Amino acid sequence: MEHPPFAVTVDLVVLTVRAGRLTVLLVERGEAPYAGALALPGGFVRPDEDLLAAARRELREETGVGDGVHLEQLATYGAPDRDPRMRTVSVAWLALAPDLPEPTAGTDAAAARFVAVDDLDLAALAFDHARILADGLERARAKLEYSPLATAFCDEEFTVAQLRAVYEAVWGHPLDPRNFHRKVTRTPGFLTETELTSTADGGRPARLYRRGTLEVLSPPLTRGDT
Amino acid sequence: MEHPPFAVTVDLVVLTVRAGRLTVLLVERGEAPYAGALALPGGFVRPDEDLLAAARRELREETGVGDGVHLEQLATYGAPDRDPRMRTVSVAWLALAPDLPEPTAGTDAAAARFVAVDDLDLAALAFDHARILADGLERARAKLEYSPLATAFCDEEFTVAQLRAVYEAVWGHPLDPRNFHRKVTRTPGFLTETELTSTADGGRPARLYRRGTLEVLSPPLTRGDT
DNA sequence: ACCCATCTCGTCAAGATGACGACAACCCGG
DNA sequence: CCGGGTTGTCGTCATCTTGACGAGATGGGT
Repeated sequence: MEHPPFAVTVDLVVLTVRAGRLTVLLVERGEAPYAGALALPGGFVRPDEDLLAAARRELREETGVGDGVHLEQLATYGAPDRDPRMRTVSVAWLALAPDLPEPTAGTDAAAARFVAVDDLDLAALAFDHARILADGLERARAKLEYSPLATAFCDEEFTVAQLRAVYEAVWGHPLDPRNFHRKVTRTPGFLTETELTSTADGGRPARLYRRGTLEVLSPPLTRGDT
Repeated sequence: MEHPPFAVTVDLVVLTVRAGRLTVLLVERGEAPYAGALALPGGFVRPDEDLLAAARRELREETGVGDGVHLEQLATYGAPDRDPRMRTVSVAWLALAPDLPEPTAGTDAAAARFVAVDDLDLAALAFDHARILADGLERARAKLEYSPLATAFCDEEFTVAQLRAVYEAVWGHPLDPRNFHRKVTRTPGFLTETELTSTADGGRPARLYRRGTLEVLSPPLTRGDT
């Protein structure tokens, strides 16, 4: 029984919503292969490091933010030819974050930036990262339906309209404000009402909420409502 | 940039329904560590083998059946101490199969057998396989809600009652035959009606169906209906 | 003051759900 | 051959949810 050596990496699909658009964190590769191309941030797992710990470390290195960001395993990619240099298996992770400051912190990937997914030419991504990103987007879209995960894109306190903007950005189409409001506020455990506050986005001040304790929405929100 | 060597394995959670009970394929370990304990079937990924190909190869080695069985990636487990012999990363796969013949085909894991999950002492499983199995079960239970995947447990042609038995076995509680029948037959694309046939399970013959083309159920079946 | 934008609640028809009655179609034993 | 047991299929009905949309509430700007 042989156990041939593999290199194991983590790759991150870091999504956030900026200015109403779903964006993903990408780095510009400085070295071959795919020098100059855009790629997902990531790196090698260290010899005594847990996979989740490696993902969180890379996340912190790239964004400066570590805890408080939702992070879940996405899938693992290990086609024999996915990296021309060596046999590599990559464990991909999906991170959902509130609007983050533009990454600048001096790291190995200084050229990290957020790109709106609509503006992105998937085919231009390095390695098999187009596939990984597509899987991450689909996972995010699906999870908004049956989990309260959209709150991971919001700050600690947020309005129903801000939450709705997340859904609209991720799903790519508008939702009815009144029906959305009814759905999220009348689903027990989805939101916790902040008695006091409210803020102004132009019109009548809105009540602020925090995420509730609910983990699974049933019945789910439907991606198709108008 | 170092890339320390890891051993990469695949582990399989093979589920099937026998005699109305959800069962999982387990092997009895012959060697240390965990000699004599039950474990999920699995093995090392070969140097030039795709991960999916490795999973399907192991599936065939253990069950004698390869194609036609639903196989999807579950998650990847890579805690540094999960295998005391070496640093191992395991990509787990979930397989859903119709009732299979008892595995006997001479392989390295001659002691493979199906065990009803209710009868199983999770803590007795080797390595972190209890966790993997739990994740696989939860995945299977969840997927039955929003996908027509229950058909993967059935033969090519099956009755509504057989399909319902799958749901009842996986979810662990009975469903109303009439409401279930309405739901699955009136959801376009879920089932394809076989004009001709029918069979006998004791009472009135039932129409036979094949799986339809539908991939996602919306609205989903709810795990909680009586 | 007035207008305007946004938030929040209400109404209403259409459809889905859960509970359950009723009949249909087959097997079996007498 | 006939009636009971068993299982499959359809129908009904109250209730809940959904999608569409009206309308008042509550702030800022001019």
